[in-house]
Amino acid sequence: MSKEITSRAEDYSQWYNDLVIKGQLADYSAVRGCMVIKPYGFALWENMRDALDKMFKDTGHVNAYFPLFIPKSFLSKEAAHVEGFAKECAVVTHYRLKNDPNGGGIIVDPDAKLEEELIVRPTSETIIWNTYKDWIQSYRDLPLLINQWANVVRWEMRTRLFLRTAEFLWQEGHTAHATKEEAIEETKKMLDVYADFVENWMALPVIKGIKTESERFAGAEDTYCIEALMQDGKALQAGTSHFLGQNFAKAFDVKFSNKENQLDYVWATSWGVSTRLVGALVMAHSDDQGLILPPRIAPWQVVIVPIYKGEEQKAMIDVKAKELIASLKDKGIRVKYDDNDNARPGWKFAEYEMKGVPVRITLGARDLENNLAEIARRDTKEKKSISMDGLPEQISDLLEEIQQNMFNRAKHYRDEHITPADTWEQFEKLLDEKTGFISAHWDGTAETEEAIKDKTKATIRCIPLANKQETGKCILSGKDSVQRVLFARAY
RNA sequence: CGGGACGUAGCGCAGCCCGGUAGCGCACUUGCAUGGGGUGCAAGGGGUCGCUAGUUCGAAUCUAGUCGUCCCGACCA
Repeated sequence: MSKEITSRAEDYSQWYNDLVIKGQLADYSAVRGCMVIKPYGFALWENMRDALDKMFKDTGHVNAYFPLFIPKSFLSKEAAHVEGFAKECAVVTHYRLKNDPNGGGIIVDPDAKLEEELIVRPTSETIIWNTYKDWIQSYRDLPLLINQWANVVRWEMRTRLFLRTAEFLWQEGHTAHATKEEAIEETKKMLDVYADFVENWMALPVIKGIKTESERFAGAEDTYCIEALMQDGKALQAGTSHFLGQNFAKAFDVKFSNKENQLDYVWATSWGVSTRLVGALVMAHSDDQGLILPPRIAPWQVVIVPIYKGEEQKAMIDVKAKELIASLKDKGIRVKYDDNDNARPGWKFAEYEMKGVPVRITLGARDLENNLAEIARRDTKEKKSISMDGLPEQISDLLEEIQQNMFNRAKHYRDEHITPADTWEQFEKLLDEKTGFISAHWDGTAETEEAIKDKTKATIRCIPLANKQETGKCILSGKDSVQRVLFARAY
């Protein structure tokens, strides 16, 4: 059939692309490196966004919006920051087009050159801190807890749907605090919010940790992260939260008067997750038949497929289906009734499996006679007929069970793929054959980290929070080490 | 930016080597049957073969250039 999916075993990358395209999440666009997020994919993102947005509000944050364009001079105010992003910035140089006098269509008007070029934001620290300077005078103005939902552009060489596109959607939180301790607390709090969201809504277990210097966000003192494991054994950074110290406050001269009326620079954090999470979701849970979406964020939690011969049966099933839909909606369940007569039931079964709808209810004339409905769950592919009495309650429970099962399954896989290595031979063998996270000693130097990356393509994903302190010898250099860190090949 | 592959109907592809005015599957339209795992039969509609130039009586096919996309690397969330 036209909708066949490449199997994971055959070609994992192609499998992923097939799921995104054939599951109707997104499409390639006419613009290199940019994708179109289709309605089904966007509905998924909206559910994720809404859940996160509520969590941000519940922790005292408010939303605002800052400009897409950033004056070039702003970006260069923080040295490490500009160095981190300079290589991948889109630059606006002109503000007008005109008809080509030589008849070549539309051209950029050379007379409309901007005095100062504008950078399309790769992230908004600079424009935001330039603004905060005017908003903050006193400790009474702090903390400032602002988030924005926005698009950003990073001109990537190589792109992949959702995982790495030139333009992507995200949220970026930017907070200002009176003390270092409070800023660090905020950084960790938001990391907890991310972990909570990804684990409880996306059913994807994560490891909370801190990045090494070379993996740290450009301009940060410390970068905290949550790392998830995909089914091919590669790690994926699912979210980051940065303690920015006073770096941006100093670069943009943001000072406040404390209670003792002394001037000091404010302390900052920033944190973000992006549409990349959609990619993580796809790669972590799905199978060779298509997507498997966790109920809490699935656009449709239940699909009802009627099976009938002729208008008479259809009318009877419609009546029963409408009752069922009403009672499911009463329970807050997102349900779709697919009574489209152009597609056969078998086609619909395959289609909704492709799209990862957690539960399918099949309703036929035979079922009606026996007061039954056939329910099929996407995560285990189990099918059974159950009584229509009390069905909404059972569906509600089933959705919760699926959510749990998906998390447990992913966690089991993840836990099975954290393996200690004590020799270099073992380290390389595990990376190639078992994959996943390798827990190994590291001497703490960027040189060794780089050397390991060159040899194996594996990077240090993070130093887990509350990591066990344990003396040992570095896996590569053999020098003294005080703790194990997590290595993996990563997206 | 290096390596590989590909641009022919909405999608997936064949045709190209050996030049003669385009075909298959899916999708679409109409009808009938069918309907509990990607339905069957019949009849239809749709393409300046990525673009530009050249060779030729004649180019999807040969030559040169150009644009674009995907895959694998280096870089990155």
